Amino acid sequence: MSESSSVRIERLIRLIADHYGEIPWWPGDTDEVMIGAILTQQTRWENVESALTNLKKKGLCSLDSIFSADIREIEDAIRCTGFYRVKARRLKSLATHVMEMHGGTGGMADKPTGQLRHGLLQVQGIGDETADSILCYGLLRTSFIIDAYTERMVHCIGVPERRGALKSIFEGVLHNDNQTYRQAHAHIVEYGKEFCGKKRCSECILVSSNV
DNA sequence: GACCAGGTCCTTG
DNA sequence: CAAGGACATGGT
Repeated sequence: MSESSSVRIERLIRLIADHYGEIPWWPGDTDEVMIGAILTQQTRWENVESALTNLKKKGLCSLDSIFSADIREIEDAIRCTGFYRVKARRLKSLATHVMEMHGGTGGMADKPTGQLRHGLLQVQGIGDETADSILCYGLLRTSFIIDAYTERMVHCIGVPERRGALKSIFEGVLHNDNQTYRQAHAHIVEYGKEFCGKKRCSECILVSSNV
């Protein structure tokens, strides 16, 4: 990675942090965040919220209840998030992984972040972004999340690196602290929703501020 | 009706 | 490795 990429990303982070200030992002207990991390794949958050409400009504908003639930029940509750059959399967796989490898969510608390991440990536349907979302927002670890908005945004200011390299750059630039990571990702998504659609990238404070 | 949303997996070139 | 399709509902 070139040094100018780091420097420019550092400026980008500061700019949107100043722009948005402190914002709440992804509340919920560990199980709810883990479930939400799968449900939000390629899906608007509002739809995820209604699915989480549906799951709660059925008593299915925990990994151990999902572990033993009928998959049809899960599908019914999460249909509004789209891809509901694959996602129900993914939730089952995650629940099985957590139960069998850690004996439940609580068993993850004392294990190192790298080990947890490696384990999560073995689960069918959990890739880098979902794993990091679970680690950062569910388990309060310092593992930075790179999503589509992050990639578009940095490309927009002329930083060419792909997701894998970007994770290293962001983690090198940010203060290594869970709260910092949570806020930085929150800012990026907020900014991305506002300015970085697939087609448009105008009215962009990044460009106009010469980042 | 077309297009897209806080991805991931599988198959091809 | 990069690129393209599948997975699916709901909102603009």
